[in-house]
Amino acid sequence: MNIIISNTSDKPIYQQIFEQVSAQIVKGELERDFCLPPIRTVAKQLRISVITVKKAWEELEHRGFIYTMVGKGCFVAPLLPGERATKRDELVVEKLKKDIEYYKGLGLTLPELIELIRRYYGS
Amino acid sequence: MNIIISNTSDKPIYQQIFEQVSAQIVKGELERDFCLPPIRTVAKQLRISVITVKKAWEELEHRGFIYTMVGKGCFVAPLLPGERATKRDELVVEKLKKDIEYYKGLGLTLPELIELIRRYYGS
Amino acid sequence: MNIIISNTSDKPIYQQIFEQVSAQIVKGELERDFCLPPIRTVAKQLRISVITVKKAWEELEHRGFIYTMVGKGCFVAPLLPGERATKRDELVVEKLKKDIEYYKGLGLTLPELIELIRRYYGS
Amino acid sequence: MNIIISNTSDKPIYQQIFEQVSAQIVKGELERDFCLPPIRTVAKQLRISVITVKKAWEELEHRGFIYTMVGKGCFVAPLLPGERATKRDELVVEKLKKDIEYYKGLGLTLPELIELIRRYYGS
DNA sequence: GTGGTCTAGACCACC
DNA sequence: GTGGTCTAGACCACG
Repeated sequence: MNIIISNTSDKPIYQQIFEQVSAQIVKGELERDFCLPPIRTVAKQLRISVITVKKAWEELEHRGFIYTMVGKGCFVAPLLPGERATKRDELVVEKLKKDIEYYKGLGLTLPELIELIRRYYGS
Repeated sequence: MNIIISNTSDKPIYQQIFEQVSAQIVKGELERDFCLPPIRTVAKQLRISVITVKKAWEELEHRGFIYTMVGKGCFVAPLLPGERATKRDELVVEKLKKDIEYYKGLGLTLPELIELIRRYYGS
Repeated sequence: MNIIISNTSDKPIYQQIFEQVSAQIVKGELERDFCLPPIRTVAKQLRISVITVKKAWEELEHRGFIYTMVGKGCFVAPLLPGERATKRDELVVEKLKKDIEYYKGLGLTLPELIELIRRYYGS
Repeated sequence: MNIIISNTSDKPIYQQIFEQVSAQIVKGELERDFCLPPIRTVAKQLRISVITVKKAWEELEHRGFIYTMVGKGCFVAPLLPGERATKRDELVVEKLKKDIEYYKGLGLTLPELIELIRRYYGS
């Protein structure tokens, strides 16, 4: 499990963690029932507060990416490949709708938008 | 000039105002040297504080969308059509880079992303 | 008598007028007892409020550049060439002290400052 | 970090703060990543409103002198020595152009101006 | 009338 | 604890 924190980003740290861990789950990089490291360990490694890690874990559980067994730890939820794709699309579409609204609001046409995305998507 | 405030949005009010007014300027809906309504008037109409409007106006001036004449009011900056497009692209690209980063992080390929955008762009 | 107003300047209009008229007086471009045009005339020509012109005239009188004869108009004060130079230096030194304080505060050495002035003084 | 407020100055308080703190940064007196005191603390010490301090901090961040980590504090931006000089010159030239315009308007020649500066620059 | 500045005090998100 | 946002209300400079 890999997490990289950016202190200069405008995103809250707990959200950065949520996004990276959930991404690894929907991509299948973390197998079902994989035991996440204890929050205190994660906090130490990332040099952040335990509370911040807790908040990210809570969000992950709330969205169904992990489940908690009290006293034992947190584990990756068992998702079928199809469910994984569904969850990913949930995340994507939720954000995509807002984004498109913004770009349309600025008068950007569909071809213009796609052109810009091709340019900045990179590799 | 149209401004609609959403109190349920997670975006701060002043930013909602900034986005909507700047959008109308780059789209050419507000002509150069058009005199914006006094901040007190806008505040009353939107039922928000004068200071919140002022913060939006400040950001607009700061980004070069409007200019202020103390005692007279605030006016739409004179932008050449080319400058308008440039400013629009500034706003778009600034956000687009972050968005793409997010979608790539979720393992979305370029074709998948474009496909989803086509679907949700709508009319 | 020449006055040019800049609406984009951050200086108040009345101060722009004061600076330009006082400059013409200390440079001897306006002779002693020259009758300034009525404030209403100036206001019309510059397309500004009478009140603004009045404020500039008051400041000029306060600083001894002009004198008022009620019902007749405002006139350039009689200044000997030496007095003109003195008044000019008053204006210059008053501002210069503050400016130098600022530049010194930024750690600018005297040679650096002179070098920059040579560069930007232009013609 | 030292800040001295003058209530008799015609400059707004937030600008006085901005000038003094930015000066200390470009002079290298505040090291990169130095944590500025909390705005509430500064406000108490200077006996001014939190908001006034915040406005100064915002301007500092906006001009790239500091960066903010929400919940942690505000920190001096990491500037290379060359960047520090560049930023200083930005501040200097911005003001210098206006000043020179003023002195030229009063008929002051370049040698006269330099002579006066030498006299008043002091130590 | 306009915008510019400042105040005191509040609630929130984040850590 | 930190900064981020918003409020109501005041006084000033400018026109």
